[in-house]
Amino acid sequence: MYTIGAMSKATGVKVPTIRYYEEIGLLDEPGRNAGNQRRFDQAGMDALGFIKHARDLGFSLDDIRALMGLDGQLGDDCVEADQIARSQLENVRERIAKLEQLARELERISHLCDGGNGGCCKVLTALGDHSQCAGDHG
Amino acid sequence: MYTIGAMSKATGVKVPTIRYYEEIGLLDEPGRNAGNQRRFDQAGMDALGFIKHARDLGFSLDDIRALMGLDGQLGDDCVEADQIARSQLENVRERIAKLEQLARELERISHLCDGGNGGCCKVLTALGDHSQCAGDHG
DNA sequence: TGTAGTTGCTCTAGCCACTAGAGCTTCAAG
DNA sequence: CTTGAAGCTCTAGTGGCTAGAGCAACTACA
Repeated sequence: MYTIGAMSKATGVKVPTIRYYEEIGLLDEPGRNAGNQRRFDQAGMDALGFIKHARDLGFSLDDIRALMGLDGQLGDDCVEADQIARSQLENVRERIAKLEQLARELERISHLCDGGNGGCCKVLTALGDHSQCAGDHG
Repeated sequence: MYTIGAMSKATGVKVPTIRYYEEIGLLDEPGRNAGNQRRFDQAGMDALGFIKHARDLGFSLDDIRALMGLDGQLGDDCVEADQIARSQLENVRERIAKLEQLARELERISHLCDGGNGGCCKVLTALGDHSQCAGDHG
């Protein structure tokens, strides 16, 4: 049996966040002790670990809900779980591509001010004038 | 003189978002016509274009507020504007690095299910077990 | 057994950057 | 003069938490 604090320490998920996950039905309500404090079992710990890992991988809580709903019925649903993971991968790759475009743009803008002083600064101008951009970010 | 709809069309910022920017003091309150409708001038249009471009580049509204506050006093403040831009670039690069780590992890997980069928699926297991991960994402 | 300090509880409100909807008024075209 | 689009204000909701108030319960030590 784990206290909420022990769960937090073990998984790295903050205490109010654990309560939040319970509130939105992502974590099953744990039992309580005589003093009304939560006492989690191993299943709760595993579930929270799963959620944490999936969150770190960028899955939304809705994705995670779907993934957890599939659990225990690994079979046909394998396909569904795999699809969620692949769509997340797609998503991440798109975000990387977009951010790389932005990085190039920001580099260009920063180079306009390489000296720093001297009244040469075009940073604000560059930000105000999209037509100077190389690619079509955003 | 531009209506809010014309501003929206010209910049790609949605009408309620323009009102929101005004509400939080990012955009100056425009004049109104006899019927209490907003009428923006060129300065308002330029400001909105600036905000849009900066938002697309990933700047927070607070960053933008700071950048706009510098406007008109390009000189020493050039340094400050440049710093904001560079720190944003740093930020973007960090996000890219993190996402690339995640993409690798998701690729690994997806490969576990390459066939799709056959009861071989380890996607959920992999998500539940961080110790299988190569790097330390998250 | 007492007490101090930590951890737990519930509840409300706030964060960012919008977005949606209700219910109304004003404008522009025909 | 009517119709339909566009405008107005206001409230509430989104995701994923985070912060704080004000209290109760647990734990370690004297």
